[in-house]
Amino acid sequence: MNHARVLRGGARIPARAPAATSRQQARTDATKRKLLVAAEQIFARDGFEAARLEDIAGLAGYTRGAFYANFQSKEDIFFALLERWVGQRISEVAALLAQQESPAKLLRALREHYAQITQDRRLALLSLEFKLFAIRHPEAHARLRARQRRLRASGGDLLRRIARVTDRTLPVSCTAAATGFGALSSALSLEHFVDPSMVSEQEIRRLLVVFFDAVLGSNPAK
Amino acid sequence: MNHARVLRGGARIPARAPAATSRQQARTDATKRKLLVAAEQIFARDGFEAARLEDIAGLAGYTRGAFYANFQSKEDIFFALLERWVGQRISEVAALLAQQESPAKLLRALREHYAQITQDRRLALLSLEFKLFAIRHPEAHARLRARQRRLRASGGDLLRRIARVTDRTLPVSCTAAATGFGALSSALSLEHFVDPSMVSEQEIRRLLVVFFDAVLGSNPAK
DNA sequence: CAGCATACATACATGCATGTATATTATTGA
DNA sequence: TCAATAATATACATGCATGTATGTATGCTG
Repeated sequence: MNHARVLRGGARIPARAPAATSRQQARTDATKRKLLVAAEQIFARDGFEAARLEDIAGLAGYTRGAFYANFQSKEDIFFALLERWVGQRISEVAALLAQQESPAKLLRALREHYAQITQDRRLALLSLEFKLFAIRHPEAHARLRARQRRLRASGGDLLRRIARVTDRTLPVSCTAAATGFGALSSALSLEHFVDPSMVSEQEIRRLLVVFFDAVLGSNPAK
Repeated sequence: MNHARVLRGGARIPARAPAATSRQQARTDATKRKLLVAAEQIFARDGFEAARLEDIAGLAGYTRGAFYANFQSKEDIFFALLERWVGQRISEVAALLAQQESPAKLLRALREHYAQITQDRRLALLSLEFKLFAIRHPEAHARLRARQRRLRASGGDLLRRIARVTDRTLPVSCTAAATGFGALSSALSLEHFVDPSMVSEQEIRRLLVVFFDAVLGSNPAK
């Protein structure tokens, strides 16, 4: 189904033109970004397999020519997207970690962070696509897993810090707890997309709070 | 991408041959079953889009000829599979409901039921495929949703009964709670498939128990 | 056992998305 | 402004999965 070159990918290096053309460089960077943004939409909408490169290029305002000038294949842009995406998410968590707030506030902020996932359809579907791709493409598994791991680690760090400061003991490892929060959020939002009458947004929030408190909350001192 | 006839589907009626050939009928039923079982595997392994009819037929021990003799298209067998699948799951829950056990035992049994989802990779991935298909194919959305709703309702009924007997008040509706359990189970197992080092099976169990108890457990009397 | 229907296989036609090679347009530097 | 090069578009080739039409063998009925 997929050949070994899946793992290749990467940026196209223009032979040997150091910084001669920093103007055109900016231009290609811009179209690359546009293509990535479009890909985000299309992959979330159609899934990796059903997504057509023409749709991606089209949404970005180009044709497939521009696509192949900037990426090597569908997998290539998929990985580039993952890279970008993990970076964004990590910096979000890092921002939370940076602000030296009280543990209680941090906790609320973290809960909000996961609750937000619920709101963003694109986000939820995209992260699902990444996971499914990892499961179904053994050659790419390690690569994808590494990225996801970095992401989870950042969430886990935040939890670890909260746990230490407030002197709590979690029933599972911090990364597992972070994984659990992410899992519940995205899965609930998925259910909501399929059938809002099964779980309202209010109920999603309430379930998240309940889960949060159960994992983190109620054992202030060991 | 997909045309309106997606909604068609259904069984092939042999013109007008009442029960003349109940022997051959049994045979076709058998191959139909084999094809469905194979489809279950392939859809779970590759996803709906990437799944090839040839693989399904091949795994069942046939060629595409047999497939098209029994089903009209990939969507057709997909829906047939959903039908079968929902039926099976509902009867499982019904079995739980039937045995007139103590509420405590019922509760444990229900928790086990959801914990089992965690174990069965095929199950988790298949149900995901159904949901994703529903989200991405508006024409088929209603049909899929109806089936999923029946399934959730059966879980909700069980919860409702437990809640009534033990006189508890849930923080959300019974169906929402059932949805939450299902969501957490399958999402955690998905994470485990992607990267077992993020959440061990033990941790999955523990998180499920924590969630279960938080939603159902600790308010014996309102 | 003759004739027919059923179950499945084989072979072919079609469509469509990918990828590649070439042409066209924009941008830079002199 | 003109060459040169980069960025994107267009046109074409290929592969592959679907779907259909036809062939073949097996089982049923008189």
